[in-house]
Amino acid sequence: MTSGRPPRADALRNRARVLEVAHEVFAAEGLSVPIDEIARRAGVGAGTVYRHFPTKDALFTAIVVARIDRISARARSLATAGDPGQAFFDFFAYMVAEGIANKGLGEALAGAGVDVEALAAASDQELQRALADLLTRAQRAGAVRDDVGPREVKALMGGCATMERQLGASAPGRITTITCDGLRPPGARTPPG
Amino acid sequence: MTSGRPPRADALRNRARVLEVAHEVFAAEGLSVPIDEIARRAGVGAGTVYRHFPTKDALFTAIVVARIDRISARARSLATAGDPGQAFFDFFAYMVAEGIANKGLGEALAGAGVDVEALAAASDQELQRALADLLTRAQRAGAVRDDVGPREVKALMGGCATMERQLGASAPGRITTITCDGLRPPGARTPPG
Amino acid sequence: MTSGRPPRADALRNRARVLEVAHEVFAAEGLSVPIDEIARRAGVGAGTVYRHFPTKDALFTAIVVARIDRISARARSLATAGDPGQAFFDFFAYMVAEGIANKGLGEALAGAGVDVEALAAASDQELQRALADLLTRAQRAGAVRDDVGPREVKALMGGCATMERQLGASAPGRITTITCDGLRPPGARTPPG
Amino acid sequence: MTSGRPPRADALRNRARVLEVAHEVFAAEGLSVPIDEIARRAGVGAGTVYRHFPTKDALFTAIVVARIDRISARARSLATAGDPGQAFFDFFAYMVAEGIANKGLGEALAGAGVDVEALAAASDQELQRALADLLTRAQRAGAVRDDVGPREVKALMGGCATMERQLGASAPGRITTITCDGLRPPGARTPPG
DNA sequence: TATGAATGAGGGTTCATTCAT
DNA sequence: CATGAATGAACCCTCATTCAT
Repeated sequence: MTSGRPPRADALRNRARVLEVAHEVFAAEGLSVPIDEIARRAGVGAGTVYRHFPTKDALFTAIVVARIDRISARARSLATAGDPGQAFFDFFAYMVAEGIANKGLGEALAGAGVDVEALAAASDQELQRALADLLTRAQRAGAVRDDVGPREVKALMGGCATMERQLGASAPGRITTITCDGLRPPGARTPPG
Repeated sequence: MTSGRPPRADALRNRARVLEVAHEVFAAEGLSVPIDEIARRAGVGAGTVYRHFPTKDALFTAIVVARIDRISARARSLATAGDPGQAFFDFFAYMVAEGIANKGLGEALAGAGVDVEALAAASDQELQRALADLLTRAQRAGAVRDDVGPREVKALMGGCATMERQLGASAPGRITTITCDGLRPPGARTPPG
Repeated sequence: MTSGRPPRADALRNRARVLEVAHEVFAAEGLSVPIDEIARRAGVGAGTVYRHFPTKDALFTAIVVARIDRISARARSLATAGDPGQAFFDFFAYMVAEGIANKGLGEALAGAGVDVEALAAASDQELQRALADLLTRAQRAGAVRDDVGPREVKALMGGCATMERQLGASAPGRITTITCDGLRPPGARTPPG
Repeated sequence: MTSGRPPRADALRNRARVLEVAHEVFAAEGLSVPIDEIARRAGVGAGTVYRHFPTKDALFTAIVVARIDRISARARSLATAGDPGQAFFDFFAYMVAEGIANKGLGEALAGAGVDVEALAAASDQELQRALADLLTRAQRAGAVRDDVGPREVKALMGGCATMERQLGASAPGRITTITCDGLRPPGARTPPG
């Protein structure tokens, strides 16, 4: 109920454009990119960025929230899939892939530059809940070791993304494979390929 | 002919003091600490820091180089120890512990702020060689899976440090345990408990 | 030929609403309030404010002009009252009260932010004339010292307002009493108590 | 004990130059002058200003403190002079003259732009004490009316300065004369000149 | 005509690096 | 050589004013 009429078309366009550019730039260069640079690449003035997002943190938060919400939705849809183990590890790989493509998200998850947990608390908690569901189901099915909780799994996903990005294209997915193997209970390791 | 005479005693002392303080500060606060602050804590002028290290990156590189060299030495000494598997995993844990205690090193390994591989290429390669020896021996002994190389192991050690630091004191070592389990070949997992 | 037809009713309403809100806001918060804020409180767009008043100064000037015109009218009506001395000092107190209630007007009178005399010259001169009449009559009646002119009296009224506002509720009216005493000719001071 | 050695000559020179320029500029143009402008006029970089004064407020405070301290000293020296009434009114005129020459000081005293009482609390209180001494002595001698305190007198001095500056060179001192007359007890007015 | 989004020139402040003392 | 003051390029953010819708 904050607005009495629909937002203007150009405002929506600019907002979307800023979000899109900011997402690309943050993903490619990390969080230290100046707002002025984002504005320049979006073809708008710096003030326009600030009209839509009152602070740099807010802009970044908006991007991360959208990202996390999409990820949570994916987690929710997987939670009802057939095989709990498969669902859990599919989600793990999906989230790592997201993180690889996004340097800024990685920095945020690693706690460098912004405190996402503080800024995007609601989305972060929802993600944690969805993840906890996936995890618990997989653990009950005997597909995941019992001595981990959602916090550790989240950290591992963020860490895998960072490591994979760091290693570049050589041996893609190797880090994630190893980590997932480590998450399986003893005796349930994937047979060597 | 970079120097006509041996360096003065006070210059050596200052250089050592700056290195020591910078190490502590970078470890505790990360790479964003201003040079002025390091100089102040070292009890020298900012110019003195720049006399010994032409840029901030160079200072940080020097610290990392010293760190890496020490780590390499440790790797070398373990390489001749009795059990290759034990040696490898001991070294893994040792390096993670180093990384946990050092925020700046973690930032660097995560790629935020400096590109260590570019700045400390020689030491980095030497570490890689020492690590390769440990790794190969452990793999030959059947203690580590065959589909990883030293680059992946190095990334995993850095990642474990970052993740453990991020999680704080809850479940200490859990991430490292999982990762090490993932590094073992199928069938060689640690028994539960 | 500034307008080919009479202004529309809604335009008049908006103009009046903007003036009213701007007056309140300037009075309460001073001149540094952004135009956007005034527009928001008036329930119009910023562009509407600029349609009616080409600059921020113009808006403020319009307010001050309206204020001054009202004050001039009061001066005119007092000029025909019975006792010239009473009329003069009544008006003095009235104008100080106006100024106390209006932070923006005080800032303008103190020369901080806008040059009212330049922007509202006509109204200012009319006020000066009305004030001169009151003053001259009071001086002829022996109620006010002879060595002051309307400019000094106007400055004193603005100054009293600023000082009273600055002192807040402690000793209300003391400054004005002192100043009015100073304006009386020697021997005509108010008796103590 | 904050410094182990004497400050460098150039630093002292620059600091003094910045203070001098800032004083002139604040006095002439008021508090809204950008720091960059002050730096430019002083022939230094903006960073140099910030080395000596951590914020713009701090710079302005330093200037006001120096000013107020000088004024307090003057008040103290007058406090032991022969005639209490003469001493009080001499000081009044002196402080008004100071304020006339200084637009920034006037703005500060009028509360526009900075809260001097908060930033320069110690100096402000010392001035208030010195002023209270002068005032009490003059009141005991029957030279000043009894229903005013130091706060009112300080406000009157600031107000006189602002008003005199506003009126410019016409009728110089008239405002101050009137105000001082108002401060005398009934029956003690200066005879008409 | 009304709207409110877009603009862009500054403003205060920080900090890596240089250079006078 | 050591010192630490000076520099100046950025950075984040605000707001008077313009202009597309």
